[in-house]
Amino acid sequence: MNEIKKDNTEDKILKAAKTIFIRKGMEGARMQEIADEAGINKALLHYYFRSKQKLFEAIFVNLLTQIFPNITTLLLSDKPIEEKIGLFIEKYIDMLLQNPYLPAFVLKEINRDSDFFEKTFSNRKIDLNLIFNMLEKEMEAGNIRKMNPRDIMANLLAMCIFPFAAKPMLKLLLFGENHQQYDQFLEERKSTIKEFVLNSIVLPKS
Amino acid sequence: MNEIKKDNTEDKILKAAKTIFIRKGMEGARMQEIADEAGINKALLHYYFRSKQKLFEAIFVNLLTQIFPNITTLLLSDKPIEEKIGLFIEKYIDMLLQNPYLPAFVLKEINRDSDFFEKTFSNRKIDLNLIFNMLEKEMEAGNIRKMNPRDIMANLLAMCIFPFAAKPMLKLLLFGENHQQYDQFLEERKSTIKEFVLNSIVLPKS
DNA sequence: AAAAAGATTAACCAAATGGTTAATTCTTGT
DNA sequence: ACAAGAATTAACCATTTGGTTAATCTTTTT
Repeated sequence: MNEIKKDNTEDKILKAAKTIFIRKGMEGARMQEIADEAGINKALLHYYFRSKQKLFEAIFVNLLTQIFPNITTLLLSDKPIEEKIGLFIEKYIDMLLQNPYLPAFVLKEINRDSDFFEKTFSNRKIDLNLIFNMLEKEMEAGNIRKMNPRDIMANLLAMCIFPFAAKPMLKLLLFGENHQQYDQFLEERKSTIKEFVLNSIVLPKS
Repeated sequence: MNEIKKDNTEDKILKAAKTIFIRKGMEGARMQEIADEAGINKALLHYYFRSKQKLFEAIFVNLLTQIFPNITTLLLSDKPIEEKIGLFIEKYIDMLLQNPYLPAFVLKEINRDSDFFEKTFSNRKIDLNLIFNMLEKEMEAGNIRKMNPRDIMANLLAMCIFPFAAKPMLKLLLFGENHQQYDQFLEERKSTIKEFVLNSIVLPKS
């Protein structure tokens, strides 16, 4: 992706590990496969990262810290709430369209070793309280319906992420044998989710 | 669960395999562990089911055919649409509360070997077209907002299933260190999802 | 009761896999 | 040029694991 660097081995390993781990998961990935993908000897993996677990953690932590914070900030801008939510959905779905394997990978791994996940990310901020406060202020102002802001957040994430994480199943359920339509369906959800949410929570201007 | 049977070995195996497979997944489960859980010798597993794959398929197919059809039928009853959707959500969440590991397990496995999943369940009906027709009729009648019925279905499933599948993450995001509140949150979603959906799609009676 | 068939087990096997080691090649500071 | 340190590799190792086998125990059939 980036220039300047020549052929930094550590980066080659990280890139290869990211590819393989996301495709196969921690348990499904083979060290040999990662070495092959990076074009190096397997022993080098252990030379740079002590163990498979250490290598995996490097990938996983990097991936998660990269995903979360970027998109949530936009919910704290000073745009009107409808626009903020609309933009959030668009950006989030765009990110998922570019990383379609991420949801299944993350769900698999947080459930495989939830202790590690919690230990690693309990400190690492990702504090949604500011967002919850913002939503509650909008409720006080009568701009959106009063409800638990956690439900708004859960529903937003669910509707955005689930169709990617459950793709093989939803594809079959919604379109039967006609698979190809599913990608278009995902693309269109940028607007359909927006409509669905705003219709539910936005109150008419009095 | 059932009486009458004495100590049918095949059932003991199936029950043990179900427990272990759901907890650890196909890749994470060990044949020895299943044998231990069933209180039998490992070779017996291969005596009754030829291979790990065969045993897994028996569990997986049984699990999925059991889950789906029951709950969808109620969407085709002749109750008013609000009530049908409300009941669907309640029943579905109740089922998930009783099988909290199911979503993560199913998502993991359909993504691990989506070909097998598609091959096995493409015939096996689970045809939602009747439900889509029903929803479209309600739209024609002006009872609910016009939209792609597939989005309704996707959103319903997403909002119900995702909080179970992503529990370790959502728990942290929504409640920080105060974990224990999450189960109550899940319970309450029976009513909050209902509100959220109905507010979005039900049109006021003219 | 004897034989045949079925169920169960302990011991074993081959392949896969994460990890190590000792030797070799490459880079760099002097 | 050369020694020291870093990078890289081929070969190896120990463990895990799905699966097999041959023998033993149990049940059914005749």
